[in-house]
Amino acid sequence: MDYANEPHGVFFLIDIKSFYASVECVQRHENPLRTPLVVMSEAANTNGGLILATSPMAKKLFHVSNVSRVRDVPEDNRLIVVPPRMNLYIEQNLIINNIFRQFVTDQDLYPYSIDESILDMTHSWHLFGQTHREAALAVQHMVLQRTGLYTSIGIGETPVQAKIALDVYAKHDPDFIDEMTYQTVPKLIWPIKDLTEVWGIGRRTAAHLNRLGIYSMDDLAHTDPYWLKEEMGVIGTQLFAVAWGIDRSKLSQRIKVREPSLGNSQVLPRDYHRQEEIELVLRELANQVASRVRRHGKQARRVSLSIGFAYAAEGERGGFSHTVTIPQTNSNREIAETVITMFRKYWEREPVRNVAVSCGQLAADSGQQLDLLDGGIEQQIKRDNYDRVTDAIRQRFGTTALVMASSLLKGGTMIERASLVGGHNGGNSYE
DNA sequence: TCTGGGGTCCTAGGACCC
DNA sequence: TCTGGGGTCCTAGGACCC
Repeated sequence: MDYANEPHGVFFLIDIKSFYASVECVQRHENPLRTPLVVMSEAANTNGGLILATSPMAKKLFHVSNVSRVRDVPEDNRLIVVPPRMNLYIEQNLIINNIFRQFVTDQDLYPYSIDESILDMTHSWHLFGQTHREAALAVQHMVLQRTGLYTSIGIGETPVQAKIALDVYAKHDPDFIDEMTYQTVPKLIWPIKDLTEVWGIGRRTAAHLNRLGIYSMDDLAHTDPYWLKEEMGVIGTQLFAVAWGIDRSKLSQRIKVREPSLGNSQVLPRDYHRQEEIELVLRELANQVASRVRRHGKQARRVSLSIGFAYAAEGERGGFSHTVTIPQTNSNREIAETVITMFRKYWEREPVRNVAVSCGQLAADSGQQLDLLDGGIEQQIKRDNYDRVTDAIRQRFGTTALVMASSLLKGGTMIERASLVGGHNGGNSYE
């Protein structure tokens, strides 16, 4: 493989170790690496509790892993169990990214998730040390000094090398740093046997690769890429590139999303059978999504509904999803009615456990599209103002300040979920 | 994993047009 | 008409990520 024409940069992929759990440790003036703590969400539909984050010591002493259930958490008063405070984590994320701005310009900083960022250090690493590792230590040091949080850093000549260095190797390094180059790809990527450890390969894709006789990254790297493309489409080509540490995508282009969307979903606390109950939740979800669309200053042209059924027998349909295009809007009523119409069209009385509503084709809010046939202009303006006022009140005083009367009916989940951020407790004092 | 939630991307196949 | 074939657009569903 000739790497001469491939991009050669210096990328740092940085994640905060056990982010939520570590933040909670620091808040309690405890060291994140030495304190056994888990963050557990107790939303109504998590059947008693879902573990969102586990500190390294909790993993080591009590063998608790992320996304395990409350039944797997041992009764032991050395283990600290706390509810999530999502708003606090978002705040910390902003602080940490501001620290990263001491090391790269804005254009070279790519926040990737709530606890991971990519830094293109190609042009700046030499300002912070003689080696890449020294520069990484400098970043870690500053984050630790200012926030009390520990970071892991994967370094690579491409983002995908940095990502694999982080995911597979950094946690085993005494400094939580690992570096990969094109040269060390055969030593670091090819021995990987559990394909799901590799970014982009999940359970299903790993099984697919196994069916093709590929059981390691070594196998993958030495497969005919054209055959792989025939078997798996462009994913096959991409995976072959990953096996060689190649990543030609420009991060600056990657952040341009082709089709941004806004949506909310939830697993219901039990199976819902009655149409009124299901539709009540759908209206709440639709209003929640519409509100977010307005807050973004957008209007939606497409509305999608996904319904997941209670577990069905093998071979039966597990749910459905449909999308419609409508005249652009961000009104609660129009989006909710669209959702309900779709639901009635496709639902055949199956028990429902999973519901999702999302809005796509978001365009700038150009003001109202008045429809003379729809109840008169005055009434529409009134409705629009009502939506805006309720948004403003909710933003200032919390979502529970105003709740549709229907949410008080059996089946409504909005009140319970009102204080959640990302489905978890936001931790605001007024809620 | 008998159910967390919010996202993006890819693809097969149908609809439609010429 | 018991009618060809290619191109484009759209959508449902699947897969993955954190």
